[in-house]
Amino acid sequence: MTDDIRVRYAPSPTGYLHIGNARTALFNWLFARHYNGTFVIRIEDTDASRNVADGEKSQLENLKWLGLDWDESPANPGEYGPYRQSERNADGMYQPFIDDLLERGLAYKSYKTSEELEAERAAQKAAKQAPHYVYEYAGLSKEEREAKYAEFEAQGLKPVIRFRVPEDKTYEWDDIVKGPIKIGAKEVGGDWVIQKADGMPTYNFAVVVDDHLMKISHVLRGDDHVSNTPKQMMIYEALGWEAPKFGHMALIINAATGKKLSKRDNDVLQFVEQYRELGYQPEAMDNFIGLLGWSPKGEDEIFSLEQFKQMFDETRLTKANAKFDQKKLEWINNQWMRRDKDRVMPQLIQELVKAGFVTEDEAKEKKDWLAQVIEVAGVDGISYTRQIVDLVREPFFQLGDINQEMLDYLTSDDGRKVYAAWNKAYRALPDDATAEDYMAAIRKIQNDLEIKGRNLWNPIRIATTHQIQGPNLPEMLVLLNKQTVLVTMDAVAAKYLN
RNA sequence: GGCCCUAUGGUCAAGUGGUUAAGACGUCGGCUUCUCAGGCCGAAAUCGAGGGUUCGACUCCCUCUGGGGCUACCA
Repeated sequence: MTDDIRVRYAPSPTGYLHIGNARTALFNWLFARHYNGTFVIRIEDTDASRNVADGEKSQLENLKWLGLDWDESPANPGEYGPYRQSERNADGMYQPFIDDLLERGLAYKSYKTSEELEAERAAQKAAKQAPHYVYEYAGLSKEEREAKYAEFEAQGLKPVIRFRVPEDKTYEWDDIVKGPIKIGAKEVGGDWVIQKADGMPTYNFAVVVDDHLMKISHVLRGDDHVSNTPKQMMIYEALGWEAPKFGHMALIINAATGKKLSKRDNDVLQFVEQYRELGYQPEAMDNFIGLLGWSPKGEDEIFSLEQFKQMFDETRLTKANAKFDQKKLEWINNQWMRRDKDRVMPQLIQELVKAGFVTEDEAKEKKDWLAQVIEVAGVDGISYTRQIVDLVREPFFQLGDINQEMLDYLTSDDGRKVYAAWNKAYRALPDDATAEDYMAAIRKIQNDLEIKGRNLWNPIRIATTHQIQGPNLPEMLVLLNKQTVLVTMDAVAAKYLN
């Protein structure tokens, strides 16, 4: 393939960037970049009632966050602007084609009300027929039809423009991912609307005009568009244009519902923004999304955007739907966090500021100590940065309660002996004792008292941290302030060991 | 209901007539001088079912079944 490849990502600004949208954007981007093509962003905002104020801005911001860039968009138009359909319509870019189809009798004005339409469909359903639009001017001459138009207009009715579907035809294409697909024109449900009563073109019409005018060469989109493809091909044919190559990617399925991931599903985090807030890394999102419905040749699983770009091969897109596996996303993010600790550490510290454990100033002053706390607490086990908060809370910023199980360890005969020995040993150690020093002290108690295992460790752990489990104790002790720990120990003794 | 797509383990998947049916997530078990985490090692699939074709089918064909999508003056 050569450099006249032009692909596009064409979102509706009806909400934030969804995992499914992000995947469509990612694969189009990969397609463009792999083949040195052009990546275009076009905003499909023909349904004013569904547009969300910050939708467009948020989508683009999140795309950027994912590391995707583009060559043409509303903000940096190429030579085929404008890049918003509402603006293209205002500029009258669709009307000439609609007039042309009207003129040639390939489209017509329809004045049926939505009530009539609904009744018609209901009747067809009741009769076990597929809902199907019935042409209302059958057998009428052009003049007779025009007379009808005038009649409806006189009643104050506003028309939609419907495309006259050539029902005897069959549309077929060689799908980039699915192979040959063939659909009869009579399956599209009859003459469909290309221009709404408010003058806006419908999606299936606008997309054809825009893709053609913008010289789009390949259209990679979701499976759910397969049934739109014959409609769009009819328009290409009627206007005498060559259609782009289509590729329909399998959908992402919500594992809980078994249905295609939808914005309304509340049981799964599915907006890129949400992951971003929890501290997922953009590389991890790309990595996960890039492996959802596509697979590389080898056995590796961790890839950067750059690697995906090099390896990209549209013939390796999978045909079957894929369930969204949050656990795998978490694992991938963990891998990316570990891969670039230096970059993630400031993010982790920020989480502690947000949690109110330290102020911004303290975060700066105690940067190294915080980094050690985070490391010792077990940063290697978390899935996203937000999780560090719960990991370090106790005992570094807050002590928990001592429960009955802990009390049992502490107040047993062994527990009392261990506490007494530890109390003495700990006080004797210098303030800058190392983990090895603490370990040696504990080992000495083990030998002296001949107590080992939980009965040895738990009383010490509980007396110093109020925890019965947690990270490596000697390493924690190094990071805890000795005076504070002494206060903790004295309080425990006073309350439980008298 | 109609049309279209699809089918390898709980999940993502490699595999294009002859393989010990990759790998990853998750799960389970073992080891890692206290626990948790992490790390290391290991375990688990008669390739949806039934018919063909073939010396031989996960791989090709048919039927069935399951799953998904679409069926708007939404995109």
